Amino acid sequence: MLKLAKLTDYATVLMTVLAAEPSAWASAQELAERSHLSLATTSKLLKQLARARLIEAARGVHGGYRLLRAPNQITVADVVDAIEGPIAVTECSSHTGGCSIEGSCGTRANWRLINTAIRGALEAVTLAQMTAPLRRSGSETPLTFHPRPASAPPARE
Amino acid sequence: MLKLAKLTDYATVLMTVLAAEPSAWASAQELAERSHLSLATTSKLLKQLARARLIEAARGVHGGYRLLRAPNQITVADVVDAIEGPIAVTECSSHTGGCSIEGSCGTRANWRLINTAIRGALEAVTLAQMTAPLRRSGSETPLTFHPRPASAPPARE
DNA sequence: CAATACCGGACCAAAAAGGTACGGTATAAG
DNA sequence: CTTATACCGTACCTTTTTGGTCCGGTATTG
Ligand code: SF4
Ligand code: SF4
Repeated sequence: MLKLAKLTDYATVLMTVLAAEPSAWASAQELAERSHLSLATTSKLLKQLARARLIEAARGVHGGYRLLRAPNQITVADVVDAIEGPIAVTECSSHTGGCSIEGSCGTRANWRLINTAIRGALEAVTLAQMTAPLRRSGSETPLTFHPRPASAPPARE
Repeated sequence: MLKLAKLTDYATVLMTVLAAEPSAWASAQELAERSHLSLATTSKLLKQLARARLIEAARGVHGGYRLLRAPNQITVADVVDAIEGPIAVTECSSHTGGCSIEGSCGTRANWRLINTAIRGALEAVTLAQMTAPLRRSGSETPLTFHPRPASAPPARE
């Protein structure tokens, strides 16, 4: 399915919680409470995020985790990459050899373009935007996409 | 992970094969050969596509399958919907109740927007474009996206 | 009636995801 | 130097999903 893993989703939640107070240390325990996730799961995710160098960890009594970049310098794509690796919509869009009909597939090249488009959508959203509630009154909407501009006159009937 | 099921991918391949000769009947056997997929798998997928009313089926001696709309009237999103249901990037973006922290989740609304953006990208691509090889020389490129236009100055460092 | 070809669903094996647990190590306070 | 805090790495298991196949049934044609 075209769905991200639940854990990846949770990771973005954790990141937004962290983004609420950048530059402050917060323990896994505390983050678990603030995100309403189990401590074990929280821990696991934070470790992965730290290994991907999106957050930094500090051990010891007053240790914890902290963002390594400003919230508007971290994109959702970064988080997805950190937890589940590079986005690959089709089997062949990352490593080759995973698909039996790879040799005679006419859609491969176009899927690759779609893949890039989707990645672009995720790269266009920063943590800062995710924390911000979406403003309902018109102006200055934090999240907007116009993903069908140039060519591609699709015309779904 | 943010990947579509391999079967969904195969379904798009089948659809492009069908789109090569719209309005001509082709049996599952023949389509299996032309797509280099097993007959069993091909059959299964064609049945699902027929149930979703993207193709029509005819039984009997000279039966088979055929597109029900013109190739430029069928989008990749249609195919995905047919095989794996409505696109739902997060657990909560389709039906509610699948996520334990749904009550206190601050990212839910924004994920919904991202979901819409991704769906938009898939709706922007028609079967006609998928069959067409991508032209490398500049003009009249069949597939192009500009997925970060209006707001959102992300600036990944 | 007989050959073709789709229909519906059951079935199964393999892989992936979700979630948990545990022993280890660094830090800082007293 | 001892102790409590808190992260680290990894292994483990359970459940769900996916990929793939098979079979008995039914419609159509000639
Ligand atoms: S080769 Fe074609 S069928 Fe195989 S994974 Fe790539 S796009 Fe999908
Ligand atoms: S409620 Fe939040 S964490 Fe749960 S599925 Fe929706 S976006 Fe993800």
